[in-house]
Amino acid sequence: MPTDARVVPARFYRQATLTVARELLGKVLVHDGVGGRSAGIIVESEAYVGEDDPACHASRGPTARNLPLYGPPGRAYVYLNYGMHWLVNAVTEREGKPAAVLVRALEPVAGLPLMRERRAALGFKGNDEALCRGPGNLTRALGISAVHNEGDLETGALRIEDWGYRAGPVRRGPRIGIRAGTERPWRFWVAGSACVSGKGGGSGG
DNA sequence: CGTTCGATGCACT
DNA sequence: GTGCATCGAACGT
Repeated sequence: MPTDARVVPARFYRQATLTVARELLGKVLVHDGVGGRSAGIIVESEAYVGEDDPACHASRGPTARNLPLYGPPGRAYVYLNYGMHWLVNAVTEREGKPAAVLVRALEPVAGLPLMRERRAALGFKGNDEALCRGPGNLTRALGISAVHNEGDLETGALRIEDWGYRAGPVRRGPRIGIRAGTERPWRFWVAGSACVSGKGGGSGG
């Protein structure tokens, strides 16, 4: 980790969710777990904003699952999707307003052997660029699960830090994998990054 | 290349 | 009982 690394302060998450989604590109998602540190540069994100957003988990009001979305910004919202994939979000804006940024892909920068080990345990045989490509894959690689739900992203074992990386040109388009709300261009990714999932990855510049 | 489809578990109706 | 902010293997071009 570079000497100028610093944790992203809680006030960062109190901005408009689209701003946070855009500005998270280039920041580093870090997990200090039992096996050691694993971390990756955020290269893809999506915004989910309020009960008016049909794709947001809070679109039908507060429930037991989505309650973290209504909590203070700067915490993690982690949940299980399709029965087998943990997805990690950063809660944004303000307490009482359900909004968050889904982290969809990382460029691995620390703990690569640990990531390879975690992915290989489930049969993964791809290259390092694919270790954290996709929201379910990156949580697997970093060892993120329910224990990190509602964790403080500034002080917890799971944090978001600024290691001084600058994201390259950023592209924007419709969100992936949702049924409703596909018309909103609330997905952001680093143009040309080989670690980005779906359309936009690789040559998708 | 492209598309289809099963795995898998929990929240919600 | 249904549907899901996924993934990757198994097909058909």
